[in-house]
Amino acid sequence: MKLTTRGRYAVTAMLDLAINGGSRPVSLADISGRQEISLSYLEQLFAKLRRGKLVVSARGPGGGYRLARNRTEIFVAQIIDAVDESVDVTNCQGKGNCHQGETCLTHHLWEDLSGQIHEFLSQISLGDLMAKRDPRQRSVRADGVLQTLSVR
Amino acid sequence: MKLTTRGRYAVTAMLDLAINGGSRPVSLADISGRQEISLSYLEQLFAKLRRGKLVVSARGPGGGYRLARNRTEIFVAQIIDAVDESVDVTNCQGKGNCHQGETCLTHHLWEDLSGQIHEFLSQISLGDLMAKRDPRQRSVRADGVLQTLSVR
DNA sequence: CTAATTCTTGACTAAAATAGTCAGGAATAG
DNA sequence: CTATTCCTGACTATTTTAGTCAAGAATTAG
Repeated sequence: MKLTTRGRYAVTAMLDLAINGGSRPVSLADISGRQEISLSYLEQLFAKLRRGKLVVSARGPGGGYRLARNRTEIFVAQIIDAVDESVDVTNCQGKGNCHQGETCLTHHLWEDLSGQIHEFLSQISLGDLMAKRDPRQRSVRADGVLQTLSVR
Repeated sequence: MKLTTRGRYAVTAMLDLAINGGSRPVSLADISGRQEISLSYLEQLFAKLRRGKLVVSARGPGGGYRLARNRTEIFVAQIIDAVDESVDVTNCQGKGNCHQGETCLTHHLWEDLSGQIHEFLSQISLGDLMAKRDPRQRSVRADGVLQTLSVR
């Protein structure tokens, strides 16, 4: 898991789409104008988002992009995964050349953490962000017993 | 909140310190050897970690670095904050030139998310990572009632 | 005291990633 | 037909990352 400005641009653009996309598609030119991201850069990002099946496109006048599914079914982790191909952290990937292990131990710990971050971002949908709700609190609340169990 | 390879290096190095640092300091040369990070780059990182009061140094033979406090009191977010000075996301910072707001709305939403990620990483200590425990599950368990409330 | 060790700092450089530009082409609505 | 919009690839500038080098300060071991 990596979290760079590029991922931020992608999430921002997708949020714009979720907010402004009603019945008709939203053009990249519109997003570019509102979010102050260069059109060509958006084109690169949306090529990846489309390959990631997060948006669908419509060409021609009145065309643009729309979310590929409901905003509650598109998660931040998916957006970041789509535009930020992940890096291989380990330097002994399967080659078995890490016997005395100190190195691989820490790398493994990092991968654990990275996985936790990924899981965390897999819980937050565009819909959650728009509703400004903490999705964790919501599911805890859904348990029915505890109201505001702070997940501290 | 940003999460780059530099932050990964810093967390890795701190983990190395937490694992290998017993009674005596750990030299950067040792960490460099084990984690395969260049010595000079480590020097840059530890200069920031020291300024962030996460490690203390000892010069001279037998010197090196040690954690500034217990491993359960050093959190991943602090490490990343120390080496990765955060960026200003908004493009209308206090200048009040964002009246019609679409831009600032999404930026605000991003900041919310960024804050949540930061809070999440503020819950995970080096000790947690070493114990490979999810600190959230632990604190929920500490509640006494629920055993394994998955924080889905 | 001396010498080796290790941190400390700053300037510099190479490599990679990021962000943006440009140009041409394909689909489609009106 | 024509304007709009996606689509693609090649290219470039900027920034960040990672690493190098060199000089110096503190400290310990002997």
